[in-house]
Amino acid sequence: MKQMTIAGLARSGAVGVETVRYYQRRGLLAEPPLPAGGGFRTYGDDDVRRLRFIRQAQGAGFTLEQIAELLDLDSVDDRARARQLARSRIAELDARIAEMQAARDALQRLADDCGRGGQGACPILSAFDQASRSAV
Amino acid sequence: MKQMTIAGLARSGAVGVETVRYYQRRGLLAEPPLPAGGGFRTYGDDDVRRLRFIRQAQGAGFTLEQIAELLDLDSVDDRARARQLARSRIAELDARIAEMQAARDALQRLADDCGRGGQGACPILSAFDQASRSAV
DNA sequence: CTTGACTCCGCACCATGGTACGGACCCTAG
DNA sequence: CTAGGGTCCGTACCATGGTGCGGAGTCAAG
Repeated sequence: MKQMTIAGLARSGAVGVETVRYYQRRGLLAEPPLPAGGGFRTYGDDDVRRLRFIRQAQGAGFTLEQIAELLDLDSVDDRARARQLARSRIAELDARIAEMQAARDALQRLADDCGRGGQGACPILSAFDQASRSAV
Repeated sequence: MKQMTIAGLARSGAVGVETVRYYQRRGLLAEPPLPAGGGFRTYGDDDVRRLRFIRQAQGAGFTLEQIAELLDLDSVDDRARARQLARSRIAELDARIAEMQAARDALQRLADDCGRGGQGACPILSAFDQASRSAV
């Protein structure tokens, strides 16, 4: 549990100091009180974990508002609500993953088609047309 | 090939008229010339396909700038460049899909853990800790 | 005990992806 | 031929997720 100052926290989450401060303003990270006799705020492992969680969730496509909600789950003891929220996020993720898979497949098809001889343009629009026909 | 006016195009892509105009400003959609003798611009199936493509690609997490680049592939005849671009987008998508899968699994674990008896908070942070340990 | 790096704080600014608004024009139905 | 709804165009505004900046205070090494 080594203590650090805001720059250390930022480094440990691979973000800028300003970003940490922004998350604090948004209520995603706590802003510890200034030490009584003057000095700087200090942060510990909990803050590091929380910051890393935020970045992971963001990478997974959650908005900061949704992340705030998820973080609340950690401290709230309404398990039913937590489960429900988790499930709705899972459904959301499943939908986006499916979309991205379809796009991936379309691009793959495009790369393949562009590979097989022929001249002229690569038919990206038709590659995606196929994707929507098979997906929907 | 039925012609339509901008509102029809917008409807066919489930976006607002202003959004179509925004895509035109961004160069993602063409702005057909005004008819010589006065009147309104008309749009056809090509525009509809293009607009739908934009929405699909956006759903797959591409930025409008990347989408513009993808659309260029359709008309450009540099097949090598097209293939390369497609492949780099595929790699990008694979990474984001993996991230989203990890988040999905973490949320699933959370929902499960919250389900199995016990009281108190749901350990969402530790659910994600596990995700990063197994993923990295 | 000075110098340089870092903190604290507020406020301004930025990019992305739209959304809204107002006035002029056009087109069609009644 | 007039009323309504849609188009056209520029410009302004919005939310999200940051990024930068200036000035004052603080801390640690030399």
